Parts: sequence; C-alpha cells; structure tokens
Amino acid sequence: MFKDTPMSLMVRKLESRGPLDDADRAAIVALPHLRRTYEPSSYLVREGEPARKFCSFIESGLAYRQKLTANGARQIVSIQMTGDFIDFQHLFLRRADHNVQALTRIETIDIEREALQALSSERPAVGRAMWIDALIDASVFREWVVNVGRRDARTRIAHLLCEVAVRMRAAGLASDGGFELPMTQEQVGDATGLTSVHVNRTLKSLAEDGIITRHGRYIGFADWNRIRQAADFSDLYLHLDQTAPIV
Amino acid sequence: MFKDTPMSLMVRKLESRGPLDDADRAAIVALPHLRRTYEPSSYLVREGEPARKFCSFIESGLAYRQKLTANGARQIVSIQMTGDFIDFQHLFLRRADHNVQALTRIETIDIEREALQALSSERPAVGRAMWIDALIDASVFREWVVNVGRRDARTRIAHLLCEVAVRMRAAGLASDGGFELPMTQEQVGDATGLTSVHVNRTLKSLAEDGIITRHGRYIGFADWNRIRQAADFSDLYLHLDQTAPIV
DNA sequence: CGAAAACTTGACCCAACTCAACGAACGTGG
DNA sequence: CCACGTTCGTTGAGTTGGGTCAAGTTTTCG
Repeated sequence: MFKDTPMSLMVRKLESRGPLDDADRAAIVALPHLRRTYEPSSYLVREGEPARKFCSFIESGLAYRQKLTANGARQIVSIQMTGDFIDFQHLFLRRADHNVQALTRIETIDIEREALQALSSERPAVGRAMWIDALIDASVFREWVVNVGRRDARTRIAHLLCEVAVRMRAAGLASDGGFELPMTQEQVGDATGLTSVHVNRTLKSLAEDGIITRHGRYIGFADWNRIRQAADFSDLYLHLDQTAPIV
Repeated sequence: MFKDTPMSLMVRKLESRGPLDDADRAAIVALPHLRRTYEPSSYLVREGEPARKFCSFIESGLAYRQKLTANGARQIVSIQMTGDFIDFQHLFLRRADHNVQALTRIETIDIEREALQALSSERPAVGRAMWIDALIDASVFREWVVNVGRRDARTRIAHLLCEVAVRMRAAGLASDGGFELPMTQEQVGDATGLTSVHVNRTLKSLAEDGIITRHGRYIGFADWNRIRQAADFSDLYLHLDQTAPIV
C-alpha cells in the first residue's frame, strides 16, 4: 500500500486497531515527525511535568511506565514494546502522572501532540483507532491491579511472562517457543510488587518444575498450556481481536 | 444554561473535562436515553460478554469495577461514583474485560453506545471531553497498581480513603471533614488486596492513632494533612485541574 | 583485565493470612 | 413490633509467604 517508510509500522499498528481508508493512511504518513534514540534507563516522560509537546511511537526496543512511592519503592505499571504508542495516555491531559523510561535502547518516531490531537478529530477512523489503543492500555492496567493485588508470587511472575510473550508474538517479535526478556530481576520485581531476591527464587522454582526454561534472560516455554494455567492467564484483556499482527 | 433535566449533570460533567459550546451541550441533551435503577451487587457489565449496547452514566450511588482470579479471589480495580461514566472503558472494544457491579443502589442514565460513538466524532469537543474522562480513569488504574504493589496495608487503606474522599469532594458529595464509605470491610480488602480481617485491624489502628475517626461506615478526618501523609497521597493522578465541581 | 552490575543462595524475620469464635447490626416475615 | 436468621464487624492464636540482610558468584562491559 505504502512503501516501507518509518511511518509504515505506525500505519499498520493503527490499522490493526480499526479500519482505515487511503485518505486516513495518507494523513498519518503525512504527519511531520522526528526519529529519536533513547538510551536504556533514560526518561521519555517525567511525572509531574507538563505533558510534553511530542508523542512517541516505539519503532524498536522496550520501555516501561513507572511510579515511585514516598519511601522510594518503584512500581512498574506496564511494559511497552515495538509498535506501541507511549503518549496517548497523556494526549489530552495537562500533566504527566507517571514516568516512562527506556528499558532497552529504543528508537522512536516523535510526532507533535497537537498534530495528533487534530488528526484524531479530523479523521474519525484514525481517532477511533487511537481510542482503541488507549483503551487496551487501560485494560492492561486493570489486569495488573489484579495481578499484584490477588495472585501469589509464582502466579504473578508467570502472568507477566505470559503477557510479554503473547504481546511480543502478536507484534511479530517472538516465536511460540519463548522470548528474550531484557529485564533485570529487580525490574521484574518492580513490575510484580516483589523483591529481586524473591523473583530469583521464584524463577528458579518455575524452572525446576519444568514450566519455563532459562538461558540468560531467554525464557523458554516447553508447554504453553502449562504456563498459561500456572499464570492464571487469559488473553481476553489484551483484546487481540482488535490487534492484527504488525510486523 | 439548560434547565435541570436528568441530562444536565452529564453536561456539567463533560464540561468539566473540556470546554463545550452551546451546540455541543445541545447535542448531549438531545441524546436519547433511559433511566434505570440497579440494586446493590447487581451487575452492569460482565467480563467476557460482548460490550453492551448501552453506556451508563451514574446519576446517584456508587459502583465498582472488579475481576476474579482462577482461585476465586476478587480484586476491585476502581470505585465509580455519581457523575462517572461506566462504559467509556469499553466504548470501542468488542468484549468486556472486567465486571462492573453496583455497590449501593444506583440510578443511571443509559445512552446507546452507537449514539455516543457518533457524538464523539461529530462533535470533537465532546469527543475530547470523553477522551479526557477515559484517560483519567486509566490514570487511576495506574495509581492502584502502585497502591497494591508497593504500599503496606496501612498506607494502602489510607490511600483508598483519601482517593474516595477527594473524588467525593470534587463531585460535591462529601465535606472536608469526612464521608460515608458504603463498603464492607471485605470490599475494602478486595480493593486493596488485603483480607477483611486485616482491614479491620488496620482501620482500628488508624483510628487509635487519631488519623481517622469512625462512626459506623462514616470516616472522619481530624487533620487532612496527617492522613495525606500517612497515605502517601498526592492528587496529581486525579487530574483535578481538568475536573470542575459538578454538583 | 578489572570494576560494576546482576544473579544466587542461606539464615532469619515479620506483615499479613488463616482459622475460629463471638458480638452487633440489620432486614424480613409472622 | 418482636423473633430470628444473616451479614458484618471484632478479636485472639497460630502460621506462612515473601521480605531483609548478607555473602558469594557470574556476567557484562568499558
């Protein structure tokens, strides 16, 4: 449809969220944009600051959303990966309510917030796709509340692994057999509300029971159904029926 | 501006999310709608079912969003009150990913989903207000991940009390001195990832320390600043600068 | 090759859970 | 209007999942 510009991944992503016509696609491709690289652990968004002028779309790499408590504990509230929009969550808000940090080195396409705001009303189909994207993010936040609130450590970690695996597969970034999880065990702890020590023990235990295999940070699944059950994982909340493969 | 119809609360609510002109207000008031009553603990939305045809706006009463784990544990993921829209979270999604239940008896205004979808693109200012509303809900979900993930029981419960107090005040439903919390201790536990027994002990301890007072389910604050600190509460995530008083 | 970061493991501890009993409040029907 | 069942709140005693502290070991990377 369009040649393979940096913007084509974004078009495909939005198209996976809702049907677009040629004019919609053209309007997206025509958006002025910059490409940018962020080093691991650098901040894209900082809690408390005015929502920034640019909205980032991840072309490659992983990032995470995070908040800190008064006593310095960190809670990661979501993982974002290639093909995810970072700033829809602040698109119409005045201030950032959380931090976004690069997990790996990431490349982004940055588009002016006002241009995206305008696009969302001028091209209703695009606006709808953006809505859906933001709503799916919200659904993931809800599932994370359940995960840290009501599941034990083993189930909780397995659930995180399932989510990342399924989303990576859906984005064409991983095979069925497993995936590279570029997180330290401390970061896994911050995402699950556990300590790194307990993450370590729990991963060991999951491996001992044959539910996962580990080689460095590569997580392998011998039997997807087994980990799915151990994780109490159902992909309903990811709304994959509104997400076509993008790569 | 408009006489006091059931819809005027909805107009005021949307207006608090973003500026509307007369035509926008008229379009909202013109929406065909039904009024409906739900008894306590009845379901408005059920996980797994197709997103329903009607979208509810709460005219009075409280509700909560909830998910269940495989072993039967319940996690409440948000509290919704008078002036809240329930179904924006599913406005463009095919299936419900969580349950919504009435906490007290609630009265709702129900509007057809398709009419709201159409309104959001035909009247961009209204669409923008709807976006903002949905984004603020998402911000609350993120804060809840932090709350259950990284705060201890006392801070966690205090935080819930602060959030409900601030939101009720913002909606004109409570005074500065305290508020009626129409939840059982088991429900408070389900909202904070604790057991009802521990909620009981923790409330007692907060009262013994003079941070709250209790009379039945009425929670009083002697010193707002004190509970704010005990709760590690900052209202940034509620985006009150984009929320005018509605009552 | 050396330093720093990440991972692993052991020993001990405690915040929150479980189980259980009882009291208070509340709605409902006779 | 009272009896009574049911739900809700309260408290005690004992248990445990996950935390803390600390000491290696391995990996990474400049």
